[in-house]
Amino acid sequence: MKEKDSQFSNSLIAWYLENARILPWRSTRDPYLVWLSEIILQQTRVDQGMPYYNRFSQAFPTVHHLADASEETVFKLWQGLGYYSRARNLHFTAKYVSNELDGVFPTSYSELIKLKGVGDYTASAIASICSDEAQAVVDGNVYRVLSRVFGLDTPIDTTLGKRQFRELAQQLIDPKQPGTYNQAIMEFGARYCVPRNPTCEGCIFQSKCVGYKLGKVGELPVKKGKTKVRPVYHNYLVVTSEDGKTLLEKREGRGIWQGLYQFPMTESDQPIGSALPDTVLELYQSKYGLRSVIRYKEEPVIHLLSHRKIYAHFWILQTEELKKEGVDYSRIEEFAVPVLLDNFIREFPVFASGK
DNA sequence: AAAACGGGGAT
DNA sequence: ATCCCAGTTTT
Repeated sequence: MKEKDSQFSNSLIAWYLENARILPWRSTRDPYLVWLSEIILQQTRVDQGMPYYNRFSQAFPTVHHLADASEETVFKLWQGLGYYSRARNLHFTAKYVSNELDGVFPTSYSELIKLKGVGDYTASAIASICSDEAQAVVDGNVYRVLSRVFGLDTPIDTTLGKRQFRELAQQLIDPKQPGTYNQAIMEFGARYCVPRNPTCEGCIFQSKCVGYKLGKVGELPVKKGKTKVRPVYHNYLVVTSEDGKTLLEKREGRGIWQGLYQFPMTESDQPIGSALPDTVLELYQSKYGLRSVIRYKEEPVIHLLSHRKIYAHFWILQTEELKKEGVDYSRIEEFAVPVLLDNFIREFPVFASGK
């Protein structure tokens, strides 16, 4: 297998031409739209990303439309998709291409890799699809297919593993149709060579697949690390007022949900107990005139992230008036918020009836 | 090299 | 409960 294995790519492409889904970003070679789809699909399933792609491509048909939008608008459209740094980098890069590159979106790997939010995978995908550049993509699907078919068991979350898989993929790519090859291997991984219980009976690679031959399909690809989930306790101060307003603040600094809005809150690795600290109560009393404080529910809302287990309590602080500092109940939905808060906002009667 | 970064679907 | 997803950036 040192020279070339065009049989692998030929089989893959033949399978793809018969089994490819019709997806909106597959009917264009506009690098802007392909880039948009690739950013949305990073660590995101096609079914989950599809509605977002449709919304974004309709709201921003060109890179100029996206560049001219406010960051608030971009974040609001991105709400619910997660990994919000993607939205910030998306907007940054749109402005860069619009202003510095005269709106001409790059299509070469070497230019694409310089863009914020574009790494090896995304640069390879766009370059291969939009300008037939033979750069092999390596995503989760590619790791799975190659590790099984070729029996490559180097852990994929190591520097060595990444290099070996990238080299193997690069040696397998069809230089005549790199975009089709790249999409074919990803589609095959997503639809056929799935993570758990793949139907190896009838697979086009069954006779060749080393993983199948060794009965190790279920153990491939090999991963080394395991992300540990840390508990964290959130206490949100949901201020209501007699003039129908609440308080929202923007999450600054680095960390989860950077750039999104939230109710004022405390965050700790320990629960705070059954009452808010006196200092907090005194602050709101002196600033807004505190009428009453109640905890919304006894049991915390548990919100799971890939690396956090959030225990959230909501405290309702009734005040006299918030005036200009406050946000009208009816306008809360204009702000991009984490799903945890969106769920609360939609079920909290005071806000729900405000619409 | 390892950790941070979301949310949802599948088993 | 566990794993994983058309990964990238920061530490």
